[in-house]
Amino acid sequence: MTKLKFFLQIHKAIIIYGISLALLLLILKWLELRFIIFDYSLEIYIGAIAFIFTGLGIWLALKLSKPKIKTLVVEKEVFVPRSENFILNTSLIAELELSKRELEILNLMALGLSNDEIAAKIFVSLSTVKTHNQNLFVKLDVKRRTQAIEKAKRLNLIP
Amino acid sequence: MTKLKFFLQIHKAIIIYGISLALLLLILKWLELRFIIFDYSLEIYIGAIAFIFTGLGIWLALKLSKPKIKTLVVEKEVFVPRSENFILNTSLIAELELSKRELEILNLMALGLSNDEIAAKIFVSLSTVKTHNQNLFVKLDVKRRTQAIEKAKRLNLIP
DNA sequence: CTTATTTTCATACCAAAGTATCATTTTTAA
DNA sequence: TTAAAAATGATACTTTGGTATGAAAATAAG
Repeated sequence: MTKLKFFLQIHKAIIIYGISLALLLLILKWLELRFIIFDYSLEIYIGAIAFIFTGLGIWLALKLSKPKIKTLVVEKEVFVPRSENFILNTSLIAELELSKRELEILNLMALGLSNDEIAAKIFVSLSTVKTHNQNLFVKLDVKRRTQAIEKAKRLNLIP
Repeated sequence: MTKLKFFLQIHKAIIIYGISLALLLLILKWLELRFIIFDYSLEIYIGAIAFIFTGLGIWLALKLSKPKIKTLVVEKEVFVPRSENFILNTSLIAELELSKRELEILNLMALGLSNDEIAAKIFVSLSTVKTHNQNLFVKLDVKRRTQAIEKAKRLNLIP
């Protein structure tokens, strides 16, 4: 049942075309029998058929042709953050004696987190974060977190 | 000269169709003259013509129909190292309605300057800087200067 | 020339950041 | 295992940052 339905749906155009063709031939036969056909010259008769079937062909082609997919590649500039070509300056980290925790906090700082948020994120107290900050600022020789971020980014200590 | 060439190129399919039609009629006429045609029944004759012109119609339709363009957008990531060749996102600046002064302050912020230092640098009062900051934070939808810096860098509003 | 926008500034207040100092607990490495 | 380094935490205090509100010049746009 469903298979037949599917077949009908797919080949609808072909079926209509077949029926049209049959109908046309029937009409022609009828006309022939009625001798009306002989009132016109063969050329006009052929021309009419040619015209009709050309139309049918065009219609068929338009119905059955699969859409020509034209792939339009749009190059969208995705500004890839530095993380891809970021090379951590490990030697400088060692030189400045930055600890793991300090570096971790530095990264979170650069993401715009407040001291409170950092404390919550790494499960330590606000005091601890502040202490790390102090040490960090001394080691980086800066006075503010914004300076620390700027310097750290510039020196490839953070992405 | 060029106009004729252009016309030919555009209507190539139509011209070929016309010529084909003329040729076919000529062949038919010739066949008719040779009395070969009467060897076959009219139905087969008509059927052949119908078949041929259907084919022509299909061919014509495929040639002339504009391709049903299905635009497939492929996002191609273009790597842009931000630090080296920074391209200011002017459209976004316009979209966010960031003023010159706000952008200027944003840049100084990112360099790690305090509000006092910014005020001194651009010869305005601390209050003014704070007001600019407020508007800036609202426009960027952030709560802190560090967040503003992070977002602005990410969106290429500042280097 | 008038209207809208930008820039400017002030005050008061609260929240967050930073400083200083001290102290305890882990980790790490000699 | 023991000293050094790193991580944690507290308290008290100062400075800076951020919010809210209001308003006056300066500049741009129509």
